[in-house]
Amino acid sequence: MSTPPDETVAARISRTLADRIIAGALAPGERLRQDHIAEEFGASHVPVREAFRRLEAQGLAVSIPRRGVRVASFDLNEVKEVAQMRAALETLALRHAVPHLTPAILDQAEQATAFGDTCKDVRSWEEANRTFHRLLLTPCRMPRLLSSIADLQAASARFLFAAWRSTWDARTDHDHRAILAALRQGKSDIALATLTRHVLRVGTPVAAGAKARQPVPLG
Amino acid sequence: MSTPPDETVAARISRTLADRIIAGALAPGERLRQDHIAEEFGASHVPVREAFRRLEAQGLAVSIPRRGVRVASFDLNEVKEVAQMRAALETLALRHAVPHLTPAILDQAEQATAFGDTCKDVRSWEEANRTFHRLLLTPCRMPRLLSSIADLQAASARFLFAAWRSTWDARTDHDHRAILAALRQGKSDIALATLTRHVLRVGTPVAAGAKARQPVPLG
DNA sequence: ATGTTATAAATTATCTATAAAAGGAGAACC
DNA sequence: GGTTCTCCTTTTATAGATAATTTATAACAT
Repeated sequence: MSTPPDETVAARISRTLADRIIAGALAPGERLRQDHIAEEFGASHVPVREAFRRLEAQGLAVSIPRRGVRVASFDLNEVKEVAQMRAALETLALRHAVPHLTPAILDQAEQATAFGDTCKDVRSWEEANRTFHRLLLTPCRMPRLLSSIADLQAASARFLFAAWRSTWDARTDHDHRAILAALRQGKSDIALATLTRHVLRVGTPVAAGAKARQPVPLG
Repeated sequence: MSTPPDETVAARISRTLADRIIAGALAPGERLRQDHIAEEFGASHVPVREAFRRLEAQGLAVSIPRRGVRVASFDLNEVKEVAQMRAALETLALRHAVPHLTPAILDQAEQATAFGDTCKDVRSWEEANRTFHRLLLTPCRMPRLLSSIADLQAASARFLFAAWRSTWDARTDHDHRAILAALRQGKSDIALATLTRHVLRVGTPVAAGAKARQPVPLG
């Protein structure tokens, strides 16, 4: 007997399409044709429609009634908007997580940062980065907040991949280390302020000489 | 020829069910059976399933694969969580809206507050309250932020209706007036701080002697 | 000749109807 | 008393029908 998946096919389609949109395999504005997608997944168009509704709610697709659904496009304004929302919500989450943070968690976060510094491609760097944030924020025990943050992080990752499609230099995360240091010293207000600045650093050009004009990764 | 509605039937079903859940006509934990709902709306179950996905994303329903979908239940922790998220996001929105606020908008907000003070039932008071917040926040021009806030306000309204099902005293919104006064004097930092306190005042008993132990409306 | 409107065809989204798979309830059985 | 089997309910998915929109083509006017 084949293991019956705990996941519905609509959920699988939704997840796969989300990954493609975030990775940039599906370009902004591109049409999502339900029959084609249904055929690709060996399903009919009904679960595909359900997947569309979810992508719509995540802000990854836009649907115009009777005219189909397209991959959501984004401009610099939306990048900034998402960054501001992340800053507001992640500081809230961290504030509530602080009392539940253990040295073990901070060590794991440190490892994630160290691993990220060794990454040669954007994709794996982003994963390490996401792990860092997840480790610090999850202990806040606010499921709805964490779910919203996850959606915003997905949008951030999309922008990140779009900006760094080809070029990528390994970078050291000074912000991450500053946040960890502040938390270890019990200076949570400094950690919160650093996290805010860290997340807001989006779409802004790199400061000094080196590789100016290039967007900075989305913390 | 009947006017073809701009709205899809899935959207209509979703909106109607959301209204019922918020109003408390559908109790927390109650099962949502797609065939029954489909029959009621004179539709088939496919658009009903799409509506479910949207309610799920809004946090108004929870779906367990192969075991159906139920109205989301909530406890005091979630009430507080939503309040904190609202406080974080509404202050962000107001901060960006301030430069675009006009005296005309503030007057409209004042009228909405005055109208709310005359309301005899929770339902219409909540609508006036929502109008107040919408007027002040919409000019921030951050669509994604506003959409998130709208979802959180819906959740807030649900808690409000659940708490004040029967009893309701007309109340005057001192917070609203304080916010408007601060905005008129250009003291936006005071307006922001007041808005935060205002929104956080959720599920907390009324302070002084009068009607203690009763929850306070969700600003 | 160019641009515009009208009409026809094809493509696509949306919904209904129907079939299949899974879960839950209750009776029969060990 | 607990387990298993069967039936019924409900969710899930498929196939087909309907409606709307876009694209293409042709006629007409400028």
